[in-house]
Amino acid sequence: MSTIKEVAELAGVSVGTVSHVITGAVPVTEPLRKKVQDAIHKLDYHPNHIARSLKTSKTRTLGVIVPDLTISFYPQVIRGAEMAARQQGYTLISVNSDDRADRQRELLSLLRSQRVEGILLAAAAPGSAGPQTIEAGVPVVYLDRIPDREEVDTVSAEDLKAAEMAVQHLLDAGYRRIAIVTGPQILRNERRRLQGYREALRKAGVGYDEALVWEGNFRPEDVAALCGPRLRDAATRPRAILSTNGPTGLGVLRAFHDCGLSTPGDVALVTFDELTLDDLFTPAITTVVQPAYDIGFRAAQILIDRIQNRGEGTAEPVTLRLPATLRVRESSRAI
Amino acid sequence: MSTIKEVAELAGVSVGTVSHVITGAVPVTEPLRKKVQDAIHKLDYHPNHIARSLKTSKTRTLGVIVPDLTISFYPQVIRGAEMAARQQGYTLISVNSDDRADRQRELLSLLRSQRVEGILLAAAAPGSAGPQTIEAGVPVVYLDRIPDREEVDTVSAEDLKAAEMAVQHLLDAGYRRIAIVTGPQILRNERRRLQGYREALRKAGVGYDEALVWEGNFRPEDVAALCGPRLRDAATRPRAILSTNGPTGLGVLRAFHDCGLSTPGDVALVTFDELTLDDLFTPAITTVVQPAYDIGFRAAQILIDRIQNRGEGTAEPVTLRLPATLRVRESSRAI
DNA sequence: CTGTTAGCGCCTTCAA
DNA sequence: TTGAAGGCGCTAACAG
Repeated sequence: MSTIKEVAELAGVSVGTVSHVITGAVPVTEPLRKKVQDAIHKLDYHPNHIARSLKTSKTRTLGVIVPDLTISFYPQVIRGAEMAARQQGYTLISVNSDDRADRQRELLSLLRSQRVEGILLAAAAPGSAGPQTIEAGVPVVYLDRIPDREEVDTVSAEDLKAAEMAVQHLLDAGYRRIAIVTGPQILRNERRRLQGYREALRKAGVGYDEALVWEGNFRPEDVAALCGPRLRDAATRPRAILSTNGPTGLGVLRAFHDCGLSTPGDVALVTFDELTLDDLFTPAITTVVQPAYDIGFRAAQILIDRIQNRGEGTAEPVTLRLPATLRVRESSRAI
Repeated sequence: MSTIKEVAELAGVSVGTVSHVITGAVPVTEPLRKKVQDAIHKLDYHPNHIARSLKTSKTRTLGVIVPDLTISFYPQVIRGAEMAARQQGYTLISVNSDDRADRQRELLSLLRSQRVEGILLAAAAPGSAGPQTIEAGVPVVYLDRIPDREEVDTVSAEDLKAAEMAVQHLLDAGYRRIAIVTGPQILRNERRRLQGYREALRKAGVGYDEALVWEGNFRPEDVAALCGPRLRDAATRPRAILSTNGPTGLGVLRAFHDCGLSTPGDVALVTFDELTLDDLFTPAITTVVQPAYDIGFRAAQILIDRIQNRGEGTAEPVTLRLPATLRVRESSRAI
């Protein structure tokens, strides 16, 4: 790989002039500029970002850590973030934490070593890692998986309202005995969704029954195993279910399948996040669609803003909640 | 962010000693080592990869370019590649080309500027970009979307056999008039799949009908529009369809929906790539499952091998074809 | 406008 | 075993 020095030699100018041509910060006369461009082309020269970063201590790179890239919610978030980053001339590095705190710690350290200028973080389930990164001066914006601390920038769906809307919809459709299947309650967004459920019931004057709150995790098999026993008995099972995330929703469906139940006939279902790419399949599931792309996009914008206005003291933390939409389909048909 | 110099000062040693502790290349006596470790911890010091890379000209970073991260095949590939990379101490940067050649060119340049040591490339549809990267000495391994040139390392599914197997299955199930809906034939893997289709028909002594080869693209809407007119007339429509990728498969399904057709009753369907995350939905679609994770994993291994054995002249190009499996479901029920 | 030069933070000889 | 010094490629003063 050729260097700036080689370009300078071939063009018959100094390295400074070449640098000026590249950065455009200092004007260069046309004939010289052309000679430099030609040399760059001839040598297939690509400026070494590494060296540039070392000098300027700006990498123009953002990192994003997600629990699992194969959960369809996250690729969309990443696309959004990438788009926002690109618009501002930033690059995005994405990595998976496998939802493990230790792995997340490693990655945080790695990203810091890579000198990313900011980090988007969908925290691993056990939460808590991250504060020291902030203290060290690398801005972090939390996504989706939001910690309990107040003083951080966060972007997510309006979890409470979204869940409330979903339950309201079920109530409107005539369902009363509604269960909720959640992810780990250690996650704040999962707690907020549960709150939304309670809120909707409260407003409708429907009693809240602890026995209808089923706390699961992000493995569909586990969720299916959890739901199975509680669904078999027709006398005690709920008439409708809200599941608060995609993997959980799949688990519920599998439990239906295992128990020979159909939806909405036996049990109605509303789930967060699309389970299929489309509504071409049966049963068509009513879905709370989170604005995944926008969450990524806005989060990256906020992060870049933080990076660029670092000097200005500690501005207010941003708390952005984007509305989810309800896509009504067959699985919650009115009774 | 603290530097190696600060660590040295706090520990009361020279920077050289700190460096020795960090790299482990030169032995350091225990008491000194401990003092250094303490200082590192106290300062929350993270070695600056940038500076290290500049010095060693090794970034231990790989880049992967995919057309679209939201096509579910690619996240799996990336997970596999990430795993292989991690095992060897490499990091993976992933970026989207939007299936555009110009964007891909930019990204290739970007990755080179970032001094990634190797690139995994699922080429954008129009193909062709890439050679100059290879010439410049950054190894490239092609994935899934493979160029026509022979002298490059490539990893993909056994496209021909996979398609042949799918068609064979349809033939075994009693179908004869079988159409194929492909992606752009400019892509070699799409051509190979078409060849597999022809091969199966030939072996079975079933005539090949040009009118049953429908070339589409990766936008389901377009594919639906393409298929619609050819499906409406019961007299001329095929009795079964093979679609050679996920987006195409979705397009076919949408066309079924638009035309009021059901599968397998009216038209049987086999598609490459899972359309739903699971088989809980109806119609359950028979699927050719590509070993996406393995494709990523093996490709990254090959790439790292190339990087580490760069000296050894030009070893034979590796051509790795991994077998796909057929997951038989309802949509291809025997008649 | 153009050229010269001093580091950015680190690793790696090379001496001590 | 430890320390001192040079330089990786580049940018940003500064001098011409």
